[in-house]
Amino acid sequence: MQDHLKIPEGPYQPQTTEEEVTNFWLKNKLFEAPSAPHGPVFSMVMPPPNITSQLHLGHALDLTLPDIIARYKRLKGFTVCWFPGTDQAGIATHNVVERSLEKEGIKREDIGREAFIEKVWEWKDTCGNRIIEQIKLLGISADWSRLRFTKDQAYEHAIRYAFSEYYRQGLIYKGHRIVNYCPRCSTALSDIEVDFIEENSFLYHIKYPIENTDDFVVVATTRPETMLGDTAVAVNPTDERYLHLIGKMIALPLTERNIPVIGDDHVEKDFGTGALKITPAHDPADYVIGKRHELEEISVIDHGKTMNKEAGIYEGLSISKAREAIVKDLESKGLLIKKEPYLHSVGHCSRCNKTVEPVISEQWYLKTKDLANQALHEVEKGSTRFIPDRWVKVYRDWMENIQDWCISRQIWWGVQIPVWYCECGELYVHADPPKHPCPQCNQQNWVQDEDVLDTWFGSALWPFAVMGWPEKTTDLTHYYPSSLLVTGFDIIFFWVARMLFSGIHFTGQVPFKDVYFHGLIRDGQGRKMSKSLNNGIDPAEMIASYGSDALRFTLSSLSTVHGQDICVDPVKIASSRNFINKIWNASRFAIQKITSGPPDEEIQPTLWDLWIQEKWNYARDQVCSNLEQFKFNEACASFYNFFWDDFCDWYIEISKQHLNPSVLKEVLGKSLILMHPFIPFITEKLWSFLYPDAHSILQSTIPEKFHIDSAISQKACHKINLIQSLVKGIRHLKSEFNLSSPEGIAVYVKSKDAEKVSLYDNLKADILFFAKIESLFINESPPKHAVSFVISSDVEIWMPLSGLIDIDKDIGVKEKKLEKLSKEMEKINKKMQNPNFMNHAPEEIIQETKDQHHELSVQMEHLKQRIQNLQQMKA
RNA sequence: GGGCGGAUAGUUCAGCGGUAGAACGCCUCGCUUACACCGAGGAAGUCACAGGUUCAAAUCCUGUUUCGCCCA
Repeated sequence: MQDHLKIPEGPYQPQTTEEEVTNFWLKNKLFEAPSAPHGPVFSMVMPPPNITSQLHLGHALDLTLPDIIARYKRLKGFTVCWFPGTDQAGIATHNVVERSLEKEGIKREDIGREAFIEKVWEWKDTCGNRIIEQIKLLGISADWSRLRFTKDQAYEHAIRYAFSEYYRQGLIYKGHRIVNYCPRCSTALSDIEVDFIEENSFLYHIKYPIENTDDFVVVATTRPETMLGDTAVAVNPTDERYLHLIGKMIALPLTERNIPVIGDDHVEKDFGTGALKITPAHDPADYVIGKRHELEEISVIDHGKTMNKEAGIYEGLSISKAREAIVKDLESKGLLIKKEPYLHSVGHCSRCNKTVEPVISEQWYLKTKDLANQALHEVEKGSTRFIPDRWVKVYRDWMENIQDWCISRQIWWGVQIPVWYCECGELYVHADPPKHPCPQCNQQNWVQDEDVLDTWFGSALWPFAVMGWPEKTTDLTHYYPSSLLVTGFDIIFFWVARMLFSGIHFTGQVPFKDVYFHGLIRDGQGRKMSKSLNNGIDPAEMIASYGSDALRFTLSSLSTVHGQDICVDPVKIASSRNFINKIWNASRFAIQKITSGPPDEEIQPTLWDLWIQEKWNYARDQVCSNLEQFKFNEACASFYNFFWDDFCDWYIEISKQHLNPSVLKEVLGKSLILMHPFIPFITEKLWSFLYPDAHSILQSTIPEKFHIDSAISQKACHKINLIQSLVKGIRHLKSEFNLSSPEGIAVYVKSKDAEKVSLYDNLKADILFFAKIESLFINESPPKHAVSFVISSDVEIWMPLSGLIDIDKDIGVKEKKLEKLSKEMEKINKKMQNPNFMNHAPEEIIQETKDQHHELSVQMEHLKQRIQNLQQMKA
């Protein structure tokens, strides 16, 4: 990076720096991984964003967290390879393009399949690349030279290859059965693409006459229009009300058909009237009962939309119109007994939210039972670790109850199913189209299956298809299985589970070793972000106003190992921005000091120098160990506290008094590296100011700890603590009596501890500086006219006041303090009077308690004495 | 109906066996040789409730209330 030697005056402007730093990284290809790595390897695949999506906070989180890990691993000496990409996102993309065409008054049928797909590609070229550019704004250090799209030629080939392999192994078959169908998207869906939502509706009670009698049975249904397709009425065989009817025939109203009454255990006696109309072609539960009793399946609704010719006079009506008409007709025949309000859950298309219709149709299915079993086994034995591990249970439940996966979709955008049909009935299933004539009839008229594959079928191959599978590539050798996947728990079934079973099936290895599931993004009040609430936060906007580092710091400092949901509020991002600004200003000041200071000669380290090195050592361990455990929040807190509270408030301050340029420089540099994974832009920029001739901070390593004798550093820390509590005591007293300027303020400190006395004496100048007072008298008698403060059992201070002391106020303050101490004392007394505690608690704890007891009792004694003195003065 | 997660300072959340923490907000001071996107000080909590385990419980166990989410 270019080195302006002068750092611009604050406040820090992230926009220009971040753009400049991004360009620097990309131009120098610093995120690119070698094809032949040396040393330890760390690899990841990026959850590919949908090409139609714009960057939202979910992506930002999904990408920032693994980026932190990636950068950390690089600094730890790993060869990091992170495979980025985008996803074709079948129905979602299909819908978006369809809707944009509709705005122009064009239906996709008008232009045909090929032209429509052409339109989607246009969309991809304009919008699909936008998301990648937005991701780069976040500083995501993925290897952009390895960017993949799930409709790249090679990737499509991998998908077709997977299909043909599954087929060859007998795991894919074509089945004729009931399936969820979305009439709006006009395609079949898999079970998990249907969301069940409670809806207010009606339960219709309808009289079904028993053939040739006056008897009847009443059925209750929420969907009267499906009665035209009824092929039985089922009752529970133990239900005495209906026992006599089993085997009888019903004259199905509004039709010419007669249907039997059957007995089936699965009918709930308590539900509705206890008699269930059975429509195998339009209800999944009825379908199962129908199969059991070999009932006819009569479809009366086509494409989940319109009544067909089986519906007789209702043919051509929409579902709702047909319902109206049928209810009216039943009413006029006196067959409708009642219509009662009813709350039930209705399946909705997870993509377009329209009500789905169960329809019978022919679809392709993947047999999942064995695949799931194996994938479950691998997770249970720990080949892949879930963090947090409670998700294993959710995964297990799903894997154990998994149904065959409907993988065909009746849309145009996607990977067309690699099955070719010949007129003679011959099938050809292969990754590539047939080049040969039909082996049966020698014709060359192959026609490809019209359907496309469920987009998740292809996504399931992501961890190895991005590396070039099924070719035996060097990437696969070096980078598979990947080390870590970071994603949201909401796609554990859609994606994670399917990647696991596909990966194990095709590569014989789990696709990733760790999966960290983060929480979902919510707004400042913990509500889901939604268009209707208009509470969404646009990350691009946040980056524009606060900077990417601030956004990244916000997200990571809210991410716990438990993967709790994350409430994001612009206020929080602003507060992160303040921290970034603090780093900027402190660093600028420090760098100025370092470069303008005396030449780097051997300076005897002060207590402060030793102390800050020890503090840094501690922060380093904390950051690393927290990060290794996915405690992003704690890692952030570790360096935040170190940098702001220790480095800025004390060390930089004291460097104004006596400067140790080499320690200041080293601590700052090491801190920048430590913080770099979280806030990469500002740390890179400051690094270039601190070390103008050096390489990128990306090419550094996490620094070793300062080598200092631990006995010496412990002692230094202890001494600095003593100084700090003295300073804090003085500041407190000053503040309590509204004294601000140092002029004329003297403080008397008294202690019997010789070590402390000499420490205070030696660091007197530092104390004056930090406490902003004019003079400090050690173990001299304070004047009578002074306020006092107890710092610890053997340190007490007095501060003479020029004006009159507000004795009452002072007594008040002291009494309050005394009260606080008494409460603590009470607790400690209780403990110490408990013989069980004294007998059972560990030695250390008992000693600690005793020390506390001593400390408190002496402090209280001092306080009482001061209060007494004050009262005497008053009298 | 089954499962999972939450309930801690005004707010959003950490902490998950040894004296209650952060950020923001609030109150008092302060333009002191980087920073007002700042500095110094301060107020603020029966850790939802009830039992239990333990010398010791916000933390572990059981139950209750309540709010989310997932599955059926």
